[in-house]
Amino acid sequence: MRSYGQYCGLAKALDVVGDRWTLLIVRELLILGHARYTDLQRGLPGIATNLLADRLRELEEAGLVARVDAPPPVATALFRLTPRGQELEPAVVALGRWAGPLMGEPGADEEFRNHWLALPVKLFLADSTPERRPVSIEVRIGDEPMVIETTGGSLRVRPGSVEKPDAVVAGGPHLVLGFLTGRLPLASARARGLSFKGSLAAVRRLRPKDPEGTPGA
Amino acid sequence: MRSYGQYCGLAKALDVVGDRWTLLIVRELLILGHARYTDLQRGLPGIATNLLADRLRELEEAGLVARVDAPPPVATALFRLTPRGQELEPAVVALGRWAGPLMGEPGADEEFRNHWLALPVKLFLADSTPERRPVSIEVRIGDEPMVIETTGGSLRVRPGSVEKPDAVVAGGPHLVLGFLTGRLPLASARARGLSFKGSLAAVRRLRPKDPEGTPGA
DNA sequence: CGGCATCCACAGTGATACTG
DNA sequence: CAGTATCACTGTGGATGCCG
Repeated sequence: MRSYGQYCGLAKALDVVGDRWTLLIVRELLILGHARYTDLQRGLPGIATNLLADRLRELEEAGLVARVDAPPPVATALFRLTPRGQELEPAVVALGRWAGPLMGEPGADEEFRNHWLALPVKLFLADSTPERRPVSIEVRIGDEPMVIETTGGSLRVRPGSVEKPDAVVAGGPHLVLGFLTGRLPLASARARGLSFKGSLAAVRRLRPKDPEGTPGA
Repeated sequence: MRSYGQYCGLAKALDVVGDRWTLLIVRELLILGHARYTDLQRGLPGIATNLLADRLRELEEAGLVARVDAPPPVATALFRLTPRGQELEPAVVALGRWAGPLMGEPGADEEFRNHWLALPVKLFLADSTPERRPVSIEVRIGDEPMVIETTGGSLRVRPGSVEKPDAVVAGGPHLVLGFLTGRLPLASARARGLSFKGSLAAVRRLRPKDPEGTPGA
């Protein structure tokens, strides 16, 4: 990206991460931790492959991303964020929070990936009663299932399944997110197509975090 | 900007403010409150006039910027942020914080505007002893002087001068910022060209805010 | 198959000139 | 003052090809 040539923090930040796709690549790596080239492609529907290669090189040169060799069985290159790259999380989160009111009904042509849930869940939810036994909730939206697990106060979101989940939620991203965050009551979510089985108490444990900085909604 | 077409908060945010120059226009309006077209041009060195017009229209359509008629004496249009636009401040601030470590010696070809000081000052500094009488510090970096005033705990930065400032700081942006934030001791800042007159105690009152979220530095 | 490099059509950008 | 018009140029997106 062409530099703005301004001695100003915001301009300098945008010089580095202001390019199209760049922050979305950072998002993927924040969520996934480490990812192969094709994992990134899957998480960034619409990106041209040459652009992904370009951006990864630029991010590497800027010191935000590191390329590591995967352990023997895989034998392919992995990308992960450097500590400096991880420091972008507050900025990514702030932008995500700001977009809250924009997250209405998803358009028919809009892509969705299950693991994108990780950000809003970490953003808006926390375990309200960490002293009780851990619970796990299975979420089924698109391709493959995800599991939300309580781990001593905070939450973890990971791809995969679990043997005996305390609850199973399935439906469109809008419904699942609305229901999990408590914005949509179970009845109306169900009326709109949400499928829910299991313990409602388990979901009720996920309570909204400090709304500090949360716009509108 | 072409939409990413992803049902994800970050992507939605970037659909709206991810265009080149857009967040810098928001920065100007966050600092200035309201501004004329040409004020914006002055604060955005390098922007092409058609781009500024385009972006302002897009921001208006997105509901982040409002065009208001200036009061009688001026009789020109003013631009200001809507409440929804103001809500971008945390995100802008987060990006600015992240850029902290990038703010070294300014390049010879880098532009600087005095009022850009307002963001880092509000970001990093607070009045450590609000119970004492207010102080004012005049800052001279580039074109016109700025004044930093204590107003009951927080700080205000405004263009202009003051009759009897408690202190006057002059020099390059890097030196002034380093000195004000306490990173550079007076002696070394002076050795590098900073000019300082008046009460050192007045400057010492400006103490770093909570470093929460502050990277590296 | 994973990880790109190349090629091309086109939308977005930046500098300048011009206008109500 | 507040833009619009024009135009050369660059970055983007889509397709495809290459190589270990």
